[in-house]
Amino acid sequence: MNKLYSVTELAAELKVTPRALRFYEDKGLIVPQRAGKTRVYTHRDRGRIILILRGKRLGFSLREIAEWLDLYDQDPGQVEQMRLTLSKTRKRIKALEARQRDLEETLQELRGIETAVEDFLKSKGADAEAAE
Amino acid sequence: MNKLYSVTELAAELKVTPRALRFYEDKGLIVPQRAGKTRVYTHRDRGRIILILRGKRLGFSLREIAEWLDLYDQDPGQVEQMRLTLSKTRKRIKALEARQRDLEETLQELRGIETAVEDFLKSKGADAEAAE
DNA sequence: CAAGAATATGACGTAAAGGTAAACCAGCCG
DNA sequence: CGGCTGGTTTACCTTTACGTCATATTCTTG
Repeated sequence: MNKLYSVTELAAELKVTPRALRFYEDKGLIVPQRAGKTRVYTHRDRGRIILILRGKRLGFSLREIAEWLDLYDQDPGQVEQMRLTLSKTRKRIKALEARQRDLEETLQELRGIETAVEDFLKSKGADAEAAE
Repeated sequence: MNKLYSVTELAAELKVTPRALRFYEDKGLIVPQRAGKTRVYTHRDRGRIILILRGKRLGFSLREIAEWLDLYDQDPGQVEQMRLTLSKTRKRIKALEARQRDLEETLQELRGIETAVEDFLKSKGADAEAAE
């Protein structure tokens, strides 16, 4: 199961462009191996890129993503190192929980609006369906 | 309770720069009144800006935010209009729920990492605390 | 071996979201 | 009245995250 990918292959699978992958590499977020000059991506690279893309969807910059990307990929080194990892992890959890609250609030408001509008339409005897 | 604000006042309260507020206006996200040439912001403007900022924290572009901002601010007009509002609202809810799943996954992974690292430190007889 | 097809590097372009600086008014204060 | 304080444009600058060539090289396949 240790598939290897070319840029275009992996890019296609993850629905990004090869340019994007090279860009992430430029920024140090991934370091694919090379066969000669040609980039070769492993399963691990793929995993990191998926994390990057999820981070982006959540609105983080590549710089921020770079900062916590390594958390996923620690081998137990020295105790001091692990302590740092722990604190970073906790900080990141806090940040994400804050976003979660933003999201929850927004969703609640929108659900409120949804039912209000539904009720309005129902009171008009209008079907809530239709309308693109 | 109908306080009015100047750019700098409101900007300070919301922790953004006046430039940002003018920029949002430029993009049509807010339309403060004017006293002569001077911008005057109402409570309603303030509310909209808070929504904008929350949207930004969730990683949406100003263009996207602009598209759903009016949902919060509909007066029941014609039935057709409301139907459209309903469908837009539902789309937006879907999008936010998707982000919620991203967030939930990420949090779960990080919590996994957190306890793993905690256990590692515990096994080393090291205190999980300390380390900035 | 000639002719694509895929990759690489490098340079330049671009859209979004402001920051920053310049030049100009209006109101107010001592 | 002179000068600050805060406001308004206009214009250009910056950073991020790629897109888009141009050019060179390497692979592969008839």
